[in-house]
Amino acid sequence: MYKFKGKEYPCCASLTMGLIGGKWKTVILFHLIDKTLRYNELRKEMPTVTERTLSLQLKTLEEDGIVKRKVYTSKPPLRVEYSLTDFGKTLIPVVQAIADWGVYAVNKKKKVNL
Amino acid sequence: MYKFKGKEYPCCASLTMGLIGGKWKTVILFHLIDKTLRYNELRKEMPTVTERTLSLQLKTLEEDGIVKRKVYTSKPPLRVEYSLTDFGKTLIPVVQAIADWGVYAVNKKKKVNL
DNA sequence: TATAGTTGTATAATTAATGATAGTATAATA
DNA sequence: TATTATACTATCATTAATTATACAACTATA
Repeated sequence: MYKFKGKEYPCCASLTMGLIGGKWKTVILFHLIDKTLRYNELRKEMPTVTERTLSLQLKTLEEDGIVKRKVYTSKPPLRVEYSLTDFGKTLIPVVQAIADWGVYAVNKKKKVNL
Repeated sequence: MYKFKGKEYPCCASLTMGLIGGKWKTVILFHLIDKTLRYNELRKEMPTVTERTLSLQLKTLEEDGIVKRKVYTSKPPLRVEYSLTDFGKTLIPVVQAIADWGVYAVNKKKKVNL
């Protein structure tokens, strides 16, 4: 049994998935691999996610210590930047492997079909 | 936009997660990395999953061409073995990275707390 | 003055994922 | 003869994840 931040997981793999699983988290992390992005910049990279979902996922990633949120102005319009924490950066090989395989799978299918 | 098996994904990372996401799929794949397992053997490795969920996940993995199911007897009690397909084996680096990071995260936390 | 831009939250609804429990068919075993 | 084992499926219930839509607060721009 694996424990992390109060939650229990039956397998080392499910622990990781508990933190980066779901429809959007790996997409967020993928876009943050090599750069800092503002909230609206992330939205432009991910046009099909709703604002609420993006907000919730960012908040969860922040709570888990994977993403850091930096606010630059105290009054609206706010300027908020999101980036990976040092701990979040340890996930880069995982996210990269996930992203690379997605590209591989698409290309493989094309090859077979054409 | 990435397409795979009729489904669309906004990002290469979400394509992969569409196939191996969820609470149990990576756990199944992790146990199948280096061996073939029967249905009940998988259940013993994953005591907290229900039979229905395990069945559904295996069926989905089979439909996606990641896992193969081999039946050895025609009448009950059946003997069914699950293993990775060649395509499924291309996921091993991904699953291994996911599993490794889970171990790393647990150890890191221990180190910091003690 | 009216509008657009920024980073969200609130509320409600819907969809997806997972779980609980019981049941099936047949053979081998006790 | 009753029980155990295998690999599930069926039905129903519950929980988790995601979406839709509207709204807020303030500034800068038109």
